Amino acid sequence: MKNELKKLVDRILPEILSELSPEQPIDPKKIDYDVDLPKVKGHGDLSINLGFQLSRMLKKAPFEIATHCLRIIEKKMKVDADWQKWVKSVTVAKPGFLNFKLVENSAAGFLIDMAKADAAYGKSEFGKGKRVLIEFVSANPTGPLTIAHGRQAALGDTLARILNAVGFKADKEFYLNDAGRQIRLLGESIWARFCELSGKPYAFPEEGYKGTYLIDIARELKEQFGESLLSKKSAEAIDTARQFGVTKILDSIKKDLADMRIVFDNYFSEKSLYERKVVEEVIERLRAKQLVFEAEGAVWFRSTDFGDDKDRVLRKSTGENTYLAPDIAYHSVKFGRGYERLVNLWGPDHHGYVPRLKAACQALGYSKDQIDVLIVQLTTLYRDGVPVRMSTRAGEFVTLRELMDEVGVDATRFFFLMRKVDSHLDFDLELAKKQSDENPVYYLQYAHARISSILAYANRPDEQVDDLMKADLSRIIEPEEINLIKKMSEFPEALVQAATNLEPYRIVDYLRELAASFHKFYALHRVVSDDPSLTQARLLLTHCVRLVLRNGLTVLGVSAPKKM
RNA sequence: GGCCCCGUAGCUCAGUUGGAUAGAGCAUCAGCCUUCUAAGCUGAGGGUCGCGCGUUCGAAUCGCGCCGGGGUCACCA
Repeated sequence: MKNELKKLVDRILPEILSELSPEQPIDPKKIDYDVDLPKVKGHGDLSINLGFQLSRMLKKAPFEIATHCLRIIEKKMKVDADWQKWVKSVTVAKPGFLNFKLVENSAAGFLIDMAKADAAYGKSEFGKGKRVLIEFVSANPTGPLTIAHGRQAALGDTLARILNAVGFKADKEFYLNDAGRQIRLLGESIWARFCELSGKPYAFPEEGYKGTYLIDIARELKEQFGESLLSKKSAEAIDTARQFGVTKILDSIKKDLADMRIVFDNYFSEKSLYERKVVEEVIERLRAKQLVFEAEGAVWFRSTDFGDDKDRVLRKSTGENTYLAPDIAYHSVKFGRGYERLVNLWGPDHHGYVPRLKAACQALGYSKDQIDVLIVQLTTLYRDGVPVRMSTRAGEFVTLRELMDEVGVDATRFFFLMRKVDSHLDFDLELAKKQSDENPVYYLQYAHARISSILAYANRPDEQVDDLMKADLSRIIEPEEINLIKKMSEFPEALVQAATNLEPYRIVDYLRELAASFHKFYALHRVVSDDPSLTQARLLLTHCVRLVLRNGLTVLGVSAPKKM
């Protein structure tokens, strides 16, 4: 709808410009004006801010310019069929807006396009097939996923769905920290539990993992390998315990994710970076560029060359790598695999790490614009208005699994997506569970179920819409109906906005508005009536609303129930 | 102390990238079901957009300076 008006205005823009500034020609391409929905009711259907945009250039008051534009437009409207088809009247308002009232059912034609496109409605080629890699969760496989991982998981997965919907080729990747100290500790912890179960004395590692889930894993380990492990050398036994543990824990992580409707395209092993000597290679590449130096017995990366506030250690004086070294290698591999753009979702504790990584990517010859790091802020769970303490101590609410079990997958995903990524999220457990009007998830799902109920009442098989296409669109004239069509026509743009800003919550907001428009329509008008042609037109309308709701919910990974 | 995020209605948050009279939901109060789902709709009250200065025709939005809350500043991962 906005696009249609923009096209019409663009067509007469040169004329406007030459008339306003006859001696100094202005390039129409340089004029950047917006078509918007007026904020104030009674100002028509759409408005443009052309007057303001031109006022600076022409050094004239916005109102004066807008009035001038109006005269030209009115002249055009008398002779141009396209203008007549869309625009009913134009007015100039106070500071300098041009407000357009559209022909009542000019928009109804969109319904046909939507119904035809069906599940594809909303999709676009905006991303031009550009390959994007979204890396998220990336938890150490040392324990169950937490609430924090859950928010990242919901966001990362939904971002991938959004990007793919608008024509990017986005893949989801889980970086598996299966090397290093934490994993070693995991092996030792399991081994300690194993010894405990077997009555063999073994000191529990100081910073080991004390979670009770490791006792279960140790028990399984014992069932599978038996006491024979005890006779092996302890390094070998710990190695077995470690491998066994990682596999078990990773399986349960994958299970949690699958239950949350998330399947990763790839799990990338940190260990493989060492096995394939990529870490060495990358350090050498940086060294060749004079960006690596030795000091105090350690190997450093000169990240200050790229705006970091200090240089960073790649290899400690002990000979061990820091986390940064394999991370640079990993990102080099990501680019090497053909991704033009990388999106990482990290926790707030990593934000200081961003300049380091961007510096590294620039050092390797990539632009810092090719990598986006989204810092996913913390989530606080509330029960009865009181924050739920989250610590690893027994009995306290920590895992994603527990959350999903308590409130369900739909509410879990929805609540995680509801807020902007970089703001703290208050997750009200009672609210998420409530099957009532207070719960925002149900507001959307209810609209979908309501429409399904109407279509069922009208005896309509879901797939069959051919006869609806023949509906008499001139019957659609009510403001609530026009409003619905207007909203629906914005869906493709909402997806593009969400994709370019990497902000899934925009889709949540969009769908809430659409559902609200529908509920308002429903309260005032009947769909199925004894007027066959009106009924048919409104069935087409509601069919389309359901389709957009469903497409939107699909992008969020939330189910669209036909009955509630 | 440096850097990052936040500060908008009693609470939780939007504010379409600088536009018109700052909006939703919850909570409070008052209404609406003999007809397609009341998990819904309509209305009322509720605001110094943390404070100040600046840029602009125009600022919740941009800049600078304060105030307040949270996070982070390792040869940890």
